[in-house]
Amino acid sequence: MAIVTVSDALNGKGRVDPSTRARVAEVARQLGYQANRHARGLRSGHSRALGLVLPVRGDARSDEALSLDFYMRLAGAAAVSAFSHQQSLMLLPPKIGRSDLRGLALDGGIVVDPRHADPRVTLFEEVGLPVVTIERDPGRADTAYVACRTGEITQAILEHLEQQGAQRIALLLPRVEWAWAAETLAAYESWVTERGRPRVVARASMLHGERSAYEATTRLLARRDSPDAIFVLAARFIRGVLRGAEDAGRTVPGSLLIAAGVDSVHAREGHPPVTAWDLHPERQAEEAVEMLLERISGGGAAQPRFVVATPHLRASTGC
Amino acid sequence: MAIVTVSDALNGKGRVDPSTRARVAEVARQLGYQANRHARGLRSGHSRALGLVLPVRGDARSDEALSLDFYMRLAGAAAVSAFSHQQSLMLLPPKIGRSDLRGLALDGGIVVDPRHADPRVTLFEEVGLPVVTIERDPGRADTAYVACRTGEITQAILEHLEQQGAQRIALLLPRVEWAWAAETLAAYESWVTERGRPRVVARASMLHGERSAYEATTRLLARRDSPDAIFVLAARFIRGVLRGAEDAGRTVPGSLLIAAGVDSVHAREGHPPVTAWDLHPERQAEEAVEMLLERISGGGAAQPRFVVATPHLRASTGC
DNA sequence: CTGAAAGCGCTTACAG
DNA sequence: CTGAAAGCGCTTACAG
Repeated sequence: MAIVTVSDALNGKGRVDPSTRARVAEVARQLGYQANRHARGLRSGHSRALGLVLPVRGDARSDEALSLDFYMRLAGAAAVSAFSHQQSLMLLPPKIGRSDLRGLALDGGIVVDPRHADPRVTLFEEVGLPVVTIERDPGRADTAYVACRTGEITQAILEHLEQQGAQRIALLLPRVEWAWAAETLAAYESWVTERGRPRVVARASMLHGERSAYEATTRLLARRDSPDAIFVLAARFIRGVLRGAEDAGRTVPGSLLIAAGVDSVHAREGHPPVTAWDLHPERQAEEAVEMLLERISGGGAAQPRFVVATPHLRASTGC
Repeated sequence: MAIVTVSDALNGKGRVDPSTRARVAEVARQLGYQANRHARGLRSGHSRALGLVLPVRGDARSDEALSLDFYMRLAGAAAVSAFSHQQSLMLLPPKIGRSDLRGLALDGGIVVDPRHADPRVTLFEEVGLPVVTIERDPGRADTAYVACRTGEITQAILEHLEQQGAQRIALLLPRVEWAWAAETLAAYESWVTERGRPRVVARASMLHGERSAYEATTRLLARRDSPDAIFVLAARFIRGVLRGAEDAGRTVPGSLLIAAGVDSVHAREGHPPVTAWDLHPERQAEEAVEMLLERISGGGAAQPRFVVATPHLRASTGC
């Protein structure tokens, strides 16, 4: 039997007789044969390796570890998912250069939480590599992405808070250009407008998340017309909001409801535990891997894929 | 100029004249030339790729995200460190088979927090790949590893607690066969014996960390001769211990001191914040990468490398 | 110090 | 449906 036949049998090329293929597969299994990655890559021009770029962490040391359970779940699932498609997953450092990327021989990349016109997405494009982002890059129209339906989640959270008795719901947003933050704000604004509710929007910085959220909460609760519910967007704000409420003499959920737009350790282990929507980073990773593989094999249009978020109702909203 | 010369110049082989080398380097820079990874790998037999295996996560969904900031810091630093050595870092799924590993064309692997005679370490060895573990595999004598000096850390923590007034220090251990747990216990026992202090050891399970730690704490504090300090080993126990103390009517640090053997979100953001020792996962990752590269290039004996932990003194011990 | 040849192990493109 | 040849882009081993 010629080498070609073995190669084609193992790679599922149609030209091989089924019985030949079965025989080859059996022997390969017995011998534990695996095609040499480099030989295959050299000849075929693809690597079967995907790159994963996680968001750049803030400079503040104390801050960097704060929202990481989301990314850890995502990265782990991306590795498992890539392997199930016979691909490997390369973890890229947050700061990569163009020549780094060239030398890596990747087939494509996944960029998580891109900023506005994220330069790391540009890098992939310049090198001619397909790229998929998790969450939309607000500065780009044509990039393939996986995301949650932020508008629907926002509505669901607002309705839950209202159902639990909230009249004046404040929104606490991060000061970043992430798409989901902008979309949440838009959905919030149209919701309060439609219902004739007051619009109360506060901002906190991601870098000193807890402190900044604490200060924002303190300010919110000191107002004459202070809110009776806070919709917190970022995981790292939750502790600050809880402390702010406590120091302002508010009990949760007694005199203040709190809900979060993304689930996290902070929400689950809050004091009290905070109602939050699970964005399922595992599924986002799976979808991103599949979408990227489609793009690598020349697959068509960049239809975004959406992952459905599910609520975890907890004590902070009286559940 | 022959192709060989370019190759040798770029790879720092001694045979090339310095001026030739400089010329080659300059042109390569201008052209953004990077040697093809596959061609290089095929001929030279090495991949310049390292594998990273993080601990298998528990099955319980709520549990898996609990101690992840440590691993996230570690993984990020491993990627950066690998890249600084012109290596790439492959994130491996927790369950890899032998043939997976063969097909990956890795040069070596790092296994984090190996269990007793960890099968994933065995896998690397069977495939003939160098491996370094972060923390020692208690079931192996000869494996290269990076670790903290657990005995010294234990002593430092016990002394700090004593200095802050503790007389009866309990130790709360996980029920796992990790080396650091066993070493902490040994150091604790010799310390209490030397000083004639009572030996109070409790165990909690990693799977339902918070609940299990809560129950253990409740039991500890219900004893007639209940401890006035608890030394908590695992990050995920901290919340349970804090709740247990609160429900037992103990104020921290007023009537109970708490210190943790590893820093984490739980410690930093505890209520009150908990004194903890930072094991510097970033440095552990750097050391592991360097150690692995040494082993790959045939470097000598498997002398373990130690990373120095540093204390973060916080309110839970009256700081 | 530099070069010409061989070859790593596959897959592709061309024949039959 | 199967095969013989060429070649992917480097590095190694051998010459000079």
